[in-house]
Amino acid sequence: MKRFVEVEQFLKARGIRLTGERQLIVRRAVSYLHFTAEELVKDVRTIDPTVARGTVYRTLGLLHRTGVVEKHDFRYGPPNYEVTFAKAHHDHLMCIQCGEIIEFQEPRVEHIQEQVVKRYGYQLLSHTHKLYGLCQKCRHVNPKRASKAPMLHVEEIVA
Amino acid sequence: MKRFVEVEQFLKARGIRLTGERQLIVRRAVSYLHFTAEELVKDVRTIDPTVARGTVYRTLGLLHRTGVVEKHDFRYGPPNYEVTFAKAHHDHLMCIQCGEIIEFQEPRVEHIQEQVVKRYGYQLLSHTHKLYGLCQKCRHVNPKRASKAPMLHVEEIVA
DNA sequence: AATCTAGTTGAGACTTAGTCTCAAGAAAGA
DNA sequence: TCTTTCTTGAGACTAAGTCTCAACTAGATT
Ligand SMILES: [Zn+2]
Ligand SMILES: [Zn+2]
Ligand SMILES: [Zn+2]
Ligand SMILES: [Zn+2]
Repeated sequence: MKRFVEVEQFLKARGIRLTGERQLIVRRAVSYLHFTAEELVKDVRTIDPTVARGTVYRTLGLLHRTGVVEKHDFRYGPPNYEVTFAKAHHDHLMCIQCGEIIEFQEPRVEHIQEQVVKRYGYQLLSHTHKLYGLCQKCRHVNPKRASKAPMLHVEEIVA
Repeated sequence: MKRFVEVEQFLKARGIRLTGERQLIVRRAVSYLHFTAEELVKDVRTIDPTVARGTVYRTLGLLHRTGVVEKHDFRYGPPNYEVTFAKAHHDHLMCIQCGEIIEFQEPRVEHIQEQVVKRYGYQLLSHTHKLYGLCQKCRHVNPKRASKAPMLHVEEIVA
């Protein structure tokens, strides 16, 4: 079954009104792996130019609150969204040079997290675990940095 | 030795011009555990109201590039900064209700991360690992929206 | 089908956080 | 001192997102 249908059923089951705008937004959103709010606004408008920016943001907020999408901050630019509905949990490894994103799973880390929150008497609700580095390709190319340079370790700057 | 002196020596040793504004900004910054750029602007201006917003942002950028401060996105509101110069690496656990931030260390996770990046042929440069949940107090309180918790002064936390 | 009503929308003003430009000022070096 | 280079203040500007409200609509009720 198409992913957007599952999402729509989920929303329906939660008593959330399924408007034409929301259907369009959900259908465009599931077509991406990661996207920004403004990218989604633009995309949705190529299909229906009358959809207001506010509607896209409100719908994204709705999807986020209901757990259908996750919000990622990959440090560079505005937050990225990802439709994680009915998708296994994973964390991210990103190349700071070319932007490649790898999704990884590490049950050992998930387990240790539980120990950490218990240690402090917390109830864990969510988490993010992001690794930043250079992929094999980018490691061997000219280390010239882009204008919006990522933070480098002190040793690298001195060198 | 005062922490701001160490930071200033570090900047000096790197040939970075130590202006009066930068000294003031560094001294105010080290007095916090976590702070936002706008909070720092306000704070600095209570001492010298003529310091321009741009100067604070530029200096924060400088401190970030040189590894003196780290930038955190705790999801709610603008990014938080933290002076991590000469401070042991740690990750963060945050209460989404009251904004309390706990710093934790987990060598086991640090080790697993290395295995992950190796698995994909990456070179690890940095990472963030953030756990979100409810602290013991907030767990038993009527759920409300995540607040913009006030930043805490180091002295207040010690007290 | 017609009606009802609470939830949703478009439009655009507004806000917040941050960037950029540039003339003037200040630091370090000769 | 003079010179060069870097830094600053001021404020215009931008990007991203929020808010308001009259008009509209989905879904429920009749
Ligand atoms: Zn995880
Ligand atoms: Zn790469
Ligand atoms: Zn860590
Ligand atoms: Zn709390």
